[in-house]
Amino acid sequence: MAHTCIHWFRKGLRLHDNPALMSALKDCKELYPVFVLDPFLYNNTTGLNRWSLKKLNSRLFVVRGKPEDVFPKLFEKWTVTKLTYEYDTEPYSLSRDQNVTQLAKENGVEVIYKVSHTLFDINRIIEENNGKPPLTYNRMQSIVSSLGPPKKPIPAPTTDDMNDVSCPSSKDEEKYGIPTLDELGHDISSLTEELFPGGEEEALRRLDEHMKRSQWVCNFEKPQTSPNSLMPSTTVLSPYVTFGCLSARTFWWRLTEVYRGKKHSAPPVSLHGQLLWREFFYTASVGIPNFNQMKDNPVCTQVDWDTNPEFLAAWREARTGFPFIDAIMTQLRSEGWIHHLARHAVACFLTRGDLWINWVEGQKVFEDLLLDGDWALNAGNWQWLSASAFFHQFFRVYSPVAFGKKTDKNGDYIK
DNA sequence: TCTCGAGTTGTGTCT
DNA sequence: CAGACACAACTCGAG
Repeated sequence: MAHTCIHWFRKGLRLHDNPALMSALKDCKELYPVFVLDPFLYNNTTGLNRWSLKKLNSRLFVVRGKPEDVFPKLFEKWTVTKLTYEYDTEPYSLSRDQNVTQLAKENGVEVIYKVSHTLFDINRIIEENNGKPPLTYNRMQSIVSSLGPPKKPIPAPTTDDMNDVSCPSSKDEEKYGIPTLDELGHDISSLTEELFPGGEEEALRRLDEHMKRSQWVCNFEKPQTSPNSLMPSTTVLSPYVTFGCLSARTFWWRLTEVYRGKKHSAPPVSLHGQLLWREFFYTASVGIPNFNQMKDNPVCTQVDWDTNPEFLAAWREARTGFPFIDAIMTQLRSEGWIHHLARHAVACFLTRGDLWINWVEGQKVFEDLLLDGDWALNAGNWQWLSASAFFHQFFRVYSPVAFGKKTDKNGDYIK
């Protein structure tokens, strides 16, 4: 019996290394690739820069509404027998997927999901560490090394895989078309040049380009890169990894190829190391309850932060009066990406360094403005920088003046 | 149970 | 200009 199948794109916006999509194509006569514009995730407060990365493949059926409302209707309308998606560990995603799975069951729809957003199955890492997430990178590394290397990525489907599959792409084109930003209620007049256009093709192109620089890749040490160079001193592949336009495993194995037979840097500072940091915070976010809060978060130091709306607004709107801090926040607001160490500088400034404001407030601003804003990484890094968890050397404080001078003697970045 | 070394990416001063 | 060191609100986890 051939299936009529919906593949549900959420993150994992790619064809390469997409095992759930491959399962969708197995014994399939009709495939509906669906993206749901969930008002919980995509609303008008979401920063415009984030939207610009979300120009979606034209074959998608873009459906507006809550997934719990949308899917039962689609199951019936298209007489669907199978639903596939990529496993996602965020708390909202887990409860949403549980609800949709229940609804699928009620409609006689088989559900298949695959782990492919992270290098490893996060739940396996926690299991391997006796049911608790590692709280230090060292520990994380030893757990990971006991698991062996991450799975090899699988190739994108070929036309052969599609032989017996029909894609009713013209059906309901109007109703399920790709909405414009205008249509979604955004004022697009403020949009500036798009520095990091979205999509899988662009992601793979950028990856290729960086992997050609094998000497640079082999020598990469994150702390040696510059937070305030005029052109990014790192790969800026993070937005693509966030949305899954680039598979972390594809990235990992491409690096392994470049490293092969050459002397190269190692975690935590290497590019492999950066992917392991992502894995580290994903694991923490799964194993630690209330990970994006201070309250009821068992690893987070409880701090009596100040409430100061004016200071918070000044920080957010780049008018603290500290040129280095304001320049970073200006870049964040206009371009949607800032260097990791620039994030350190402004996060330290907002929290333990200067303004003494709760990291949760900074987290919200980053979530709104960053192209690569990732629930787990954002929460984890804010706890790190505010010395609330993972990092505890409180006296390592970034100077809002001196730190930037180290890599920008003339203040070109600020100018 | 306790101790102790280590912790991706600080700053300012002294030698 | 590089390296050592003080700073003196810390915590994790290996042994």
